[in-house]
Amino acid sequence: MPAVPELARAGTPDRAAARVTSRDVARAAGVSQAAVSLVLGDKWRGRVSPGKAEAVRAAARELGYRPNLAARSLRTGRTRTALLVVPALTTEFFARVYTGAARIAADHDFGVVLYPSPEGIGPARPSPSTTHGGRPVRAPLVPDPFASASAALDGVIASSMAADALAALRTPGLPLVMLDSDPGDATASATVNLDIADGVRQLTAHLTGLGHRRIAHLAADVDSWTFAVRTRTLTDALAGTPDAVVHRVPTALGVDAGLRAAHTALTVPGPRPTALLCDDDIIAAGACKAVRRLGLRVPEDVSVTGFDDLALAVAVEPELTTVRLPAEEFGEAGMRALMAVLDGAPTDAATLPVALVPRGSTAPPPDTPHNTARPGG
Amino acid sequence: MPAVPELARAGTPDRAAARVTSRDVARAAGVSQAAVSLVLGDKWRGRVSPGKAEAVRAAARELGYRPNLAARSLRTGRTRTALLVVPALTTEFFARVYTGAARIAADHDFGVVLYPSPEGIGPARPSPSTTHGGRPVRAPLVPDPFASASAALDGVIASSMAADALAALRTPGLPLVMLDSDPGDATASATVNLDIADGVRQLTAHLTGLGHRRIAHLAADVDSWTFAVRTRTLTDALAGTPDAVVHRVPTALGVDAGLRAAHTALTVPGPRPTALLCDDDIIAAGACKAVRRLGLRVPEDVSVTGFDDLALAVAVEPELTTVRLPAEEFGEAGMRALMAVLDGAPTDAATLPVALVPRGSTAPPPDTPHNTARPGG
DNA sequence: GCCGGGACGTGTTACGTATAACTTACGGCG
DNA sequence: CGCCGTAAGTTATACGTAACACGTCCCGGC
Repeated sequence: MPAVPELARAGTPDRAAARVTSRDVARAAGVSQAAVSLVLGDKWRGRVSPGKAEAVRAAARELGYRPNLAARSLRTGRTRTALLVVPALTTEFFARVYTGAARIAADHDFGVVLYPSPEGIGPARPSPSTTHGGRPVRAPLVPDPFASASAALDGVIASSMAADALAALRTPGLPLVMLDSDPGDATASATVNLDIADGVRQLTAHLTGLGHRRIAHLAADVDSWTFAVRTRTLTDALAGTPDAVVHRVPTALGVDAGLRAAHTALTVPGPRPTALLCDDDIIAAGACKAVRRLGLRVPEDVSVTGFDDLALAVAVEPELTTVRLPAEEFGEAGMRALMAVLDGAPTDAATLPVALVPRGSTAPPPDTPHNTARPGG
Repeated sequence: MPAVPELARAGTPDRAAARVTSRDVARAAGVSQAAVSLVLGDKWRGRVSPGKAEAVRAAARELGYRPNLAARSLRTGRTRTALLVVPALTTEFFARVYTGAARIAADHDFGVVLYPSPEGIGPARPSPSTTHGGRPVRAPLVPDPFASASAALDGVIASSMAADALAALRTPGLPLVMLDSDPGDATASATVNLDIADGVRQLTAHLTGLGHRRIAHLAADVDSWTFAVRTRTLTDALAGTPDAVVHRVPTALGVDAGLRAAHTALTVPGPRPTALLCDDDIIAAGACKAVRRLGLRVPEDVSVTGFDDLALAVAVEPELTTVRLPAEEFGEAGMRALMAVLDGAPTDAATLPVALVPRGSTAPPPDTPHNTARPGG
């Protein structure tokens, strides 16, 4: 009846508020502990009378009972906890992946523990012992790997990892869902991918349609499938436009790195590229700065495109033409796949569509008649 | 001896790779299970001979033993897991807070579970039962609050919550560390704050020093201490400059909202403000867009300032003058405070310094002799 | 020569839950 | 009337760990 029952029984000031167990509830309701477990576990149809069931529920409510998760996990062998391994959480993209995954997890009464690699995208290489339990352990503190815990996880979702890092994550008996990883390289319980290749195709069609023929690709110099597929697809996508040339400029991640790479791309000897195809929005933002520092304009002199469609894409001016990756849906799909695996579903793979978002950072190249080609729509 | 012992004993293909327990290790090492627990728990000095201790460690390594976390938690009553409650993870700021907190947690062999409020900053109001166990539970799915779990958490860190949400988080027996919350309103186990007030003072000194007298404050319309203190301090900080006027324009969060609020601030009847003091960098980015859409320039016609110093601050042009909030250190300090509380330390409070970062988005106001006043440094 | 105490271990128990196995009552049916 | 199936419960057990309480031996001091 009282809204805050905890305060009513705050009579034990010594330690942690005298935990109330299922046995306490049983005593209060005049039944056995087993009956309490059955009722609260919703397995009582035909085992406990409706009247007693209601009494149990009332007693539990009254006492403020909450089941002890550790005991439950010990008994059932399930923890209702998933580990999400992401290269870096401070990247908006992965924060949104987490948000989507956490939403689905909540629907299934699952918790999500994060393992953000301290090294960032690419070199992430957690050892199995490290990831078990989701408790990253500093090497100096715990000399022996087995000192870290296990049996704390029901499954793992790994996003955008390098192939060898993925192999290290593989643990016998622990379902592994791979997000945005090479579909062919490892045996995962399930796979979810973004249709990056289609995004690249849409992007190149957009640029060549505007008339661009000299394109610099600011390629993230990171060992990750999601970036590898950009580079690979780009050459294929431009095969239909024989006079198009693409110049690959490797770059680190970040605004500054993008700025430097764009500077390189725009000042290299030979005819200047008219478009900078950047591997993500942040690199693209840096590229825009480089263009302006060289006294050029976006998009009149140089077109710039991004990838991801982060909040940043509409914060800069001009707003970035980019490929929208459905980050939340990505996380949702990953967690849904894990739930399916835990329910015994067979291994399967899904691919999520992406969409080109044309904005102000792309335009026909300079000194080109506007009717050379028709933009897509 | 083998690098990947799990693969060597993958002979049971049926279920989850036949867990190896401390009893298995004991059998292999020829000792009792108690001895294994003592050795691996590093409590064996004078209880187990060095030779047997080494044998136990070898056996554990050989078998790939990892302690069962659920059983350990059930026995010890500790879970080595902390809950971090943040308004929204997709905000870079809170992602960085998490990163800092997770780093310290790892040093103490703690895990971190997140509770991102689905509603975003402000209206976050998790009930105690919801937050217990870090498993957000949808109301429709689980009708009774006690169906969610407890005993899964050793402590809670709550960041930038509204006062009533904080009150709801308070749970007897569960340590609560408050981050960036009203220091006076609730009894927390510990408190860590950013010196937001000082940041506002530095910002206003910077602006008035440049000669600005008409300032619009784009104030986040969100019930959170960190924003409330900005508004409160601003009037105090301008008290020393009698001819300064500040016009408060409430705004939601986000680029678009900032754009609209800035438009309002700049087109309201009367003399136009020469500076827009924005409650965070994202609002400031929107404000810059509004300035340019009105045919004005940043910073020549209108100065714009942000708050937080996100990656976005240097991605836009001009780069934002802002107040750098040490997000990672903030999370670190919060987790350190929780660890101290768990070690029995008394309640205490800390305040982290912030720093003005002058960049290109501020300049003396137009039609003002540059020597009206001296900028700070 | 006896005794106290440290080194070295082991047996046992309890943590709180879920569930298999068992018991009893009772109504319907052959 | 005997039997069985189902409802309505209870009793008992095991999950894997940490740690308490209890032994035994040996050595050194008086």
